[in-house]
Amino acid sequence: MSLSRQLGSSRTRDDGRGIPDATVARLPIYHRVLRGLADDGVHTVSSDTLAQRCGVSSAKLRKDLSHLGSYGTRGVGYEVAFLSYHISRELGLSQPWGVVIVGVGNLGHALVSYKGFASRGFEIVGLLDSHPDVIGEKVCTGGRDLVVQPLTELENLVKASSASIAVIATPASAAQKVCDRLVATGVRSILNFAPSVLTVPVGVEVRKVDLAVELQILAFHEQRRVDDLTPLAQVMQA
Amino acid sequence: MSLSRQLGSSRTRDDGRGIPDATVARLPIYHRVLRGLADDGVHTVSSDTLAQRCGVSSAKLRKDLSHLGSYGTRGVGYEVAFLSYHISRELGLSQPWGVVIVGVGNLGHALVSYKGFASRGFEIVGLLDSHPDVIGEKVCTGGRDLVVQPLTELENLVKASSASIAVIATPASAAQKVCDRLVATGVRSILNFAPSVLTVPVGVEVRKVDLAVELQILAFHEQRRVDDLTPLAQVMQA
DNA sequence: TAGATTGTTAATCGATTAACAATC
DNA sequence: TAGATTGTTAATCGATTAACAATC
Repeated sequence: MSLSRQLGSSRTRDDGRGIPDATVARLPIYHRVLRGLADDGVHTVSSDTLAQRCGVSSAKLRKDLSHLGSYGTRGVGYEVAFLSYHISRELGLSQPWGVVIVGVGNLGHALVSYKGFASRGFEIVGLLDSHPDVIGEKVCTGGRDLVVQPLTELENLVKASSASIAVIATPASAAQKVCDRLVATGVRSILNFAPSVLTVPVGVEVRKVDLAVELQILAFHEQRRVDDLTPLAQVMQA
Repeated sequence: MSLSRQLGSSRTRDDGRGIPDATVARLPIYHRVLRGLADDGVHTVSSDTLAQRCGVSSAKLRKDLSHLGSYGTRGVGYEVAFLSYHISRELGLSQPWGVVIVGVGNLGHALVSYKGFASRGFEIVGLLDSHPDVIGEKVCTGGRDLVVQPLTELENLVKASSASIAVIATPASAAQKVCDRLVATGVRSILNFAPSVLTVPVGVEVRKVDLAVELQILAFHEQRRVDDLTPLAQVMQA
């Protein structure tokens, strides 16, 4: 570590090895808030102010940013546009990524209509479903219109569009099979909305969004609160 | 710790203080998989098998479960129904929780149609929106039908239904204001789908689901992979 | 008893935090 | 120079992991 820092500092980036996962997970937040500041005409921001807007401590923010390089000015703060650019570069947002959505039910429709795709360099390049009622439907996305293709076209579509990210929004029963086909076709980044545990080979990155899990975590804390507010039962027991 | 374990072991639960956050976040997965096993008629399962189905290591699983108590049998494994019950009890799923959804756009509709609510003891007790086109719309949920109420009814509806969990599915611009009103009305568990950083008083639990963040994390790893596959540039540089 | 599997221990790893030296 | 704020250090905390004693 101290070694790799001594030689070849041609790159300001980290210490050659990775940026911590926890940091990567927060970079998109920093980026979004910085964009908001830029829109408001703010040119410079301190770690204190930025951290507050992002809902983290300033120590954490500075530590996170230190992994990317040294993009601030002591005594002054960070130049909004400059920092924003470097974060987006680090996240890989300076190049466009093609996204395929598999499963165009209620959730799939909601995803298609989501404005946040295009503004961050993501482009929906394909929609797939197996249900006859949905196949052929013309759906209006950020850019151009797309027609929902039959699921049998998965391989062709992924290859033709050279999509690199896939979103699985199918029922749980179909998720693993869809996942296998995506992986076989070369997709290595998958966002899974189906409530299933996907099995993938090493090297494939799966992220999962699970409404039921989130609600259950909230329920746990809610119950904890109720328990804490009713020490009566415990007192009476003793 | 060793002290609290010595006295009063009337409760098998943990050491009196909390279950680790990381563990709580995995309990819903264990629970879902256990339910699946029960449906398949499986009565007993080992930590090895269960862990594999949940996509975690068996060491992690056993450690997690050890925080709830000692519900397995050495040399045998876990009784599916028994363990499932204890997890659901721990998560607070043995009692029903009322959920209010604020914002009934594409995403809101997708949430309403989500089957996973009722099956886990969550009941949608109210829908709110500020858009005239949506207000008054009759929406079919798991149980009975609901009519979308105007946003002005937020306080009345939350109180009348005694909802304890709120889902914010509004645009970012409205999220903080909605959140403030929810908190003022007594809601302390919020699931936020809006891409904003919500500010809440201590004691209020906010969980955030952010599509853009998930995609950007995937993009980061995707780019990393591309970089790693092109060491050409680095070789040529040297 | 022999084989299997849990629950727990102790070591390791990664993330957070507070404090401060460096420096604008 | 004086005030402000970064980038880094070192301590702390929490989570993961492997190994194994306890025990069915």
